[in-house]
Amino acid sequence: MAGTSNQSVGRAFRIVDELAENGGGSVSELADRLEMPVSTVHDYLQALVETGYVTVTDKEYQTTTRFLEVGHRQRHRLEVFKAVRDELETVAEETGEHATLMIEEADQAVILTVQEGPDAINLFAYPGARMPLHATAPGKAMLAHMADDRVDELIAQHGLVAVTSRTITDPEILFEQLEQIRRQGYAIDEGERIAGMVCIAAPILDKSDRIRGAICVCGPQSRIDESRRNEIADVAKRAANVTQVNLDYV
Amino acid sequence: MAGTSNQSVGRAFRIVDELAENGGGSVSELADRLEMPVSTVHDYLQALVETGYVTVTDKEYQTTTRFLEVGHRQRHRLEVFKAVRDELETVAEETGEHATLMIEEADQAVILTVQEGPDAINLFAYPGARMPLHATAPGKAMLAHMADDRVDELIAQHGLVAVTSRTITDPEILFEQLEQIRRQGYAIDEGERIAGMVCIAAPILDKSDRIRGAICVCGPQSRIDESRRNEIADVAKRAANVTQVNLDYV
DNA sequence: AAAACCCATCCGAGATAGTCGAAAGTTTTC
DNA sequence: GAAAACTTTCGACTATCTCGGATGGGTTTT
Repeated sequence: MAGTSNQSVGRAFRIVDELAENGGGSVSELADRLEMPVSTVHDYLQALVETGYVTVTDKEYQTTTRFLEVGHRQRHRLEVFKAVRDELETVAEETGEHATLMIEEADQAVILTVQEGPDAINLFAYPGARMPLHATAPGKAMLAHMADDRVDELIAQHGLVAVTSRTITDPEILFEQLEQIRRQGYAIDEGERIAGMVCIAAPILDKSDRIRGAICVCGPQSRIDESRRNEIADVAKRAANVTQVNLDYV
Repeated sequence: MAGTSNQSVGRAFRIVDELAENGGGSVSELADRLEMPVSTVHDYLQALVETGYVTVTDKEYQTTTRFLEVGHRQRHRLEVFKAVRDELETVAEETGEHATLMIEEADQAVILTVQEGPDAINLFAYPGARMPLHATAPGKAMLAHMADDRVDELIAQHGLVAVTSRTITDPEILFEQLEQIRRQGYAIDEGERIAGMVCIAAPILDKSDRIRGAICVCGPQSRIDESRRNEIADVAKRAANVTQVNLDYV
């Protein structure tokens, strides 16, 4: 296999991942979790501290705000991000639910921005959160506007992993839904990623019909009943449309 | 000097820095800028892509949303961040200006959150943005609540670099101001970091009087005239106080 | 209060694996 | 359609990463 790439780089980021996941740790703790020799982990942590991406306070290693910085800079350069402007806020206000902007990256759906409704912090929704495309409304909205063979390829490569009991795992059903999404102009997910959650998402296309992202509204099933779905879908579609216009305008 | 630390880790992050700075690049472009052999840069980029922290599309390498994710996770674990809750929003609304939450990290002032007022995007204010402590109101507010010898040490180590023509470069004047800040309960900066900008900041202390951060309000000199300064300072002080209470409560 | 223990840090020899020149392959330019 | 520019592959050399073990500080146990 890959005998090529740089081992040190891989290990450094494995450590970063671990730090991010479990919120810091000590040398031996990390060595334990990563199953690496203590002295090796120590060496890496020292190197990471030198880069400024990790700090150590009282033998506790932590990631620094450098990640925030790099992340925000990247986000500011993304055209979709600039194009939504405050449409998301409007969506959150109008629906009273969480509104998120999502894009596709590395075959996954990723949250770029979260605009909170009246609710508290949602553990599952934060900038950078990733999830399978087929298990979310925004993911399906984006799939619906990719070439069919690209979708086939994705299925072949990653499969249709079940995230909850309601996740779509049958390619045939998925394709049916994609067809429907194209007709309706929006996608819906009922507990396919998080049990009890309903998400409604509208795709953002550019002038050459390339999919650029999706605007998604999420809330508990109890609050998003049949009667509100059309209304929410309309709000999302409108916001997606405005974004699209801004996008082409840039 | 440091003959120890891992060279590869350092180089990997130098490349990341470069990507973040100039918004991506090609192999040769980066090799040029970093003065590294093309093949070496190529190797690193490949390794970085494998980690998922960098992507390549059409020979353009870019940082990914992984940085956003790691950054946001870290931020969510910071107590000050949780403690401000929506005080910042209140501050922005009440003053009609930018409000930021800042902390000290690696001897610098770093923005954690930006709450925008009616204004557009401020190029200088984004989460993760770093600046010298002595050249900003929040920085001075934090310095005012550090031990004097810590401040001496900082000056010895980094000096009092001038960011604008109005930046404080004389230690004596700085110490005078710190004294005044402690008396007044807030710090002010008039064009010391950005010409034409006035910032007013209140320190956030925990129950053991350790400095944890600062709440800062910034706006153009023309809009923040003498008469409004007390009012703004009061708003910032109140928000800092509420934050402090939340902090001790956690 | 001594001993045992845990953990971070240092050290250095050995060998893996990073490095980079050069060549091959690919895309763009003129 | 040739040349230029750039990316990617290859491979040998050896720089440098690796990690067992020693060191020492700090804390808990007996």
